[in-house]
Amino acid sequence: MSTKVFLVDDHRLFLAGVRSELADEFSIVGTAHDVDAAIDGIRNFKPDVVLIDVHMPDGGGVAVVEGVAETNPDIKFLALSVSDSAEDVIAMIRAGARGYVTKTIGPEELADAIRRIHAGDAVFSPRLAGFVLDAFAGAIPSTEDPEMDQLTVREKDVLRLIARGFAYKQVARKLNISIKTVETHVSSVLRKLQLSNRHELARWASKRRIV
Amino acid sequence: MSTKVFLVDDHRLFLAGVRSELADEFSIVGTAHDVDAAIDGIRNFKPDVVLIDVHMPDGGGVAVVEGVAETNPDIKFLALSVSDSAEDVIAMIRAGARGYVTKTIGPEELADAIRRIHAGDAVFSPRLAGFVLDAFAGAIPSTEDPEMDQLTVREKDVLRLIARGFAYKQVARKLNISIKTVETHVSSVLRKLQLSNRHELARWASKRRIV
DNA sequence: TAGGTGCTCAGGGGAATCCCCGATTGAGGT
DNA sequence: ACCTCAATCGGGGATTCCCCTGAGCACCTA
Repeated sequence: MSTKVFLVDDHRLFLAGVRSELADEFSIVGTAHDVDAAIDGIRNFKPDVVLIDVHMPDGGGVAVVEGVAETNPDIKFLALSVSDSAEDVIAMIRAGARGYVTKTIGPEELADAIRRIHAGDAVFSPRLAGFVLDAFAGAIPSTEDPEMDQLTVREKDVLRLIARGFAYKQVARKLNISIKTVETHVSSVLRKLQLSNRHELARWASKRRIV
Repeated sequence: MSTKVFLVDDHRLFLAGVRSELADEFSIVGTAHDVDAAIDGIRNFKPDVVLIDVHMPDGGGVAVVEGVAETNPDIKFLALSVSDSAEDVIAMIRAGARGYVTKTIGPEELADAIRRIHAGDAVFSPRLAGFVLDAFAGAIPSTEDPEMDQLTVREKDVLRLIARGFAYKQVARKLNISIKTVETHVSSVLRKLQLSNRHELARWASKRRIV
């Protein structure tokens, strides 16, 4: 029995193109071009793999994945998008997608990606894998905080080390300055961020993943 | 100029084998067979890619990656292991590795993996990618920390509040106990977890998402 | 030239933290 | 009955943290 695939895309022409390309190898059990129809269709036909567009009205691919994943956790999602931005990729992975490829992909590669997704692997366009790992390792400072702009370079240096749990003495040695200077910087940071002690500061930093 | 590669493995024969296989295409700038030598060597030779064994005495690959990543964030790590367990994979990725392949890999595939790592991609043995995504999506409640098991119920209560940045006085009031009792609990926690102060404790907790 | 800002450092004081010593109570196991 | 351990509390001391005032130096701008 061939792999059952469900297609979701709000561009009907693109939908038709993908369908004709994949129809030989896979069993296309259904298609949808909006979020609600996609959720209903997927729940009805219980495909093995869902090929889903990221950008759609009413929530996009994320809404579909989240809507279906709870009731049918065994269905695999492969995101298909024109965007290769880190935000989109990470949002889809967080929602539960097992792969993410851009629409520049060729038909054979797409077929191969679907096969691998169905087999349990994860598939990414080469450049995208890095985003996922960076986010996972917490390497992405995510959104730039306007809060941080009011801090000077040196204050941010101190902030980072304080957030890592170093004592003033250790911070001083690492930055080659005196403890008193560290105290001055910490006081400035606390005042600017309206915090009252280094514990709140550490918590503030960990929330923003400044580590 | 060919890609500079540094090899780390405590099995010297395996090290020699990899070296001879890769020497044609890559510039092997150094090797090491224990954690300390690896950190020193990598800092000295500043390779583009480090091929690192996961299982070694004194902390294993994780210790090496963490030891180097702070000072040399541009160095890429490719983990190479006999193990394909989710714990090992996730630990390495968390530490900062950009790829993870098992030692069953062939020489050509290994060379290709190194090329891709150097280019900025992420490389995984097919089956392993799923682990990373599951962990990222939060599907895995992570591994229950054996570290936490040695703590009593009350100690965990205190730990949580300390991690949130509360002062001893505030913790005492919240738990309806005296400051001295809080001190006792904190001291026990610090001793059991081998930490030296509440700042490190907060950092320890935030890494494990105990918030 | 004058003013503003960032970075550096110091003294002093009060609060908080951390560790050492000790203690009592109660629950659970041998 | 005895022992262990979790949980509770205390004294005292060394250290760290946080704030306050004050100050010198470098740089940039008006």
